[in-house]
Amino acid sequence: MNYWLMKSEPNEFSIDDLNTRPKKTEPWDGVRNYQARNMMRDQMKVGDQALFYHSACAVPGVVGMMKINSKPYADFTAFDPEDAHYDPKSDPDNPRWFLVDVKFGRKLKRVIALSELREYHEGPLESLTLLRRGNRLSIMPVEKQHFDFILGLE
DNA sequence: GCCAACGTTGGC
DNA sequence: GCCAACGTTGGC
Repeated sequence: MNYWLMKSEPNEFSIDDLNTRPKKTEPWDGVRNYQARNMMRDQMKVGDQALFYHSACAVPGVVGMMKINSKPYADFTAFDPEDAHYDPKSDPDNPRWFLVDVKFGRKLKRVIALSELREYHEGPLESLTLLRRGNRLSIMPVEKQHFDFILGLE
């Protein structure tokens, strides 16, 4: 079992959007960063747990929990010229970008804000990738003890 | 809207 | 392979 944190801008796709999908699942499409792609393609397993993080919004932070719900497969949005994430360099016969489906778990009772997580940067969350200076990854691994600690703040 | 930090691109 | 220019991310 692996643990992850996955960022999304809530005005693009939010925890409530995931919760209101008919089967509460959604392809996590549009990732165009090789490190993030590699994690989805090579490391994610069905059943892995992930924190849903809202970025680029009024109160950035962890807002919910979800599970990895599929094996990795080609990110189809890269093949669609009409799509905002179209990438002509991704060939359906040799896809450049991959994704996994995620499934809604639950919404946290409150937002665990980035500012709150920072309070523990010198302590229990010292090595959390999210808090590393200049970090821009949209998908990152979370150690189990950090995962549990963050949920413990709820 | 600003801007720091980082990733990607492409000329050489 | 270097590196300047450019684009993107994302907090504030």
